[in-house]
Amino acid sequence: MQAIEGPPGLRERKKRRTRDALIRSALELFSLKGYEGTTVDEIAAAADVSQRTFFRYFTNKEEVALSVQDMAESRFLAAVLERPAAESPLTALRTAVLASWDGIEEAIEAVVPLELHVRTYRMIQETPQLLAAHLRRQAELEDRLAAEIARREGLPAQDPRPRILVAAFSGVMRETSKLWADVAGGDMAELRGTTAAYLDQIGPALAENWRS
Amino acid sequence: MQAIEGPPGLRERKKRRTRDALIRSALELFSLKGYEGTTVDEIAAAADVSQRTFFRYFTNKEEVALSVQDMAESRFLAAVLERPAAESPLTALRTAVLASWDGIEEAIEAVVPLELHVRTYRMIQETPQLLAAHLRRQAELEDRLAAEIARREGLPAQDPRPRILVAAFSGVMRETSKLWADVAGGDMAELRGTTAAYLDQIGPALAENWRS
DNA sequence: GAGATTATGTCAGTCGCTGCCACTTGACCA
DNA sequence: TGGTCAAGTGGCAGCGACTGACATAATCTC
Repeated sequence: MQAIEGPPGLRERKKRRTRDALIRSALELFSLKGYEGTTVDEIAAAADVSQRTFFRYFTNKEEVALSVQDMAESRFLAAVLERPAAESPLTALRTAVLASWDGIEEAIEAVVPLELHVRTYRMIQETPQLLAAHLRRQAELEDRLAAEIARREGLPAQDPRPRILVAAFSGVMRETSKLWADVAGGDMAELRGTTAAYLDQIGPALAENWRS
Repeated sequence: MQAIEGPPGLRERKKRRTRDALIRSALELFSLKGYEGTTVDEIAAAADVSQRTFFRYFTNKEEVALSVQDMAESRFLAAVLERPAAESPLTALRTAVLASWDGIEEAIEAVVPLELHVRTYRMIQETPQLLAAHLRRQAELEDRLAAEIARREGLPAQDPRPRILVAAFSGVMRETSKLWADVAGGDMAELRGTTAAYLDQIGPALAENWRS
């Protein structure tokens, strides 16, 4: 049972610390010896827990590598859900990404150094297994986004337009994220700029008003 | 050394037979006991080879599950490369998919029963690991498509428009493929219809003429 | 502080996958 | 035609990811 949110007790705080320690150890080892070159045993040892415990916090090795990225995506989804229904779908998505980036650096730094996260992001793109897992999560996110947009616009589930829009939007996001990690070296201001510029390229092209 | 294509000798024919047998055995077992419920040992045994040999034909268990799907994608890519440069990007993609579907049922039947392929496709969507691998391959395909379109249109590599277009196009393809497997039960005529209809939804919306 | 919960460690075992080496089989040529 | 070379195959040993079962230790609750 869960009381409606008390101050977290010792147990919860300890769990959080262990989890963060596992993430930090994992990302550091990954960036040092590569993803495949790092064993779960090593990660667990570095965080001072048993291998079995690692698998109680993360269902598999991929998950720990994607955990920070995951947080960023949760923020984005949450931001989308908060957008007023009056905004057009594309505007809502655009505003939501930008909003979800406010204070994200601090949120990341609370777990791992920002630079480590950037290196991890690059590693994800280069490691087939991780890229695959990452794309699957993205696809799940796209599903939820499309469903939310269909809901907002009052469209039946079969209407393909939300999915097409979300696909185009996600395509932009994937590109700009890659540029952010590879070219910009993790600079958020530059990411905002590139994203806005790239989104402007679909804006006019996809801006059919579905309601008129 | 490879002579420029002689008639395949006994050795080649035997390899082909083994490979096809492995695919058939694998897909049948998958559809019977599920992907994770099937071991590579079982697949190898069913095809009458050793486990070691299985891994000489497929780098991993995923690959055999995606092998037929892979063939379809190769056909599509080849069809795109054959499109005349005069066609607009979206038209080229559209014509290429439809063209790549001519005779595809026969090509599939040469390896496995069509119905088994449809069931496999459904399984891919439902099995996280397979979906992930599938999406990664799709992403690779998208990269190549975008590069080809950029080349055709004489655009610099940074221009995001080819990628956005390809992302939207692929979004449509993913949707219609799912419908094909789930709703249409593998009927190609229906797939063509749905695809055309869905593509019409982005056609006008994305039909900026990049050259004018 | 006793007793119920929950987190952790240990251990044994399965499965995917790889390197290594010995053996067989089809290809090619004198 | 027979012999040599290259390529395909099997068996085995071993690593690493992951899981179930059980015992132990740490918090929580009253």
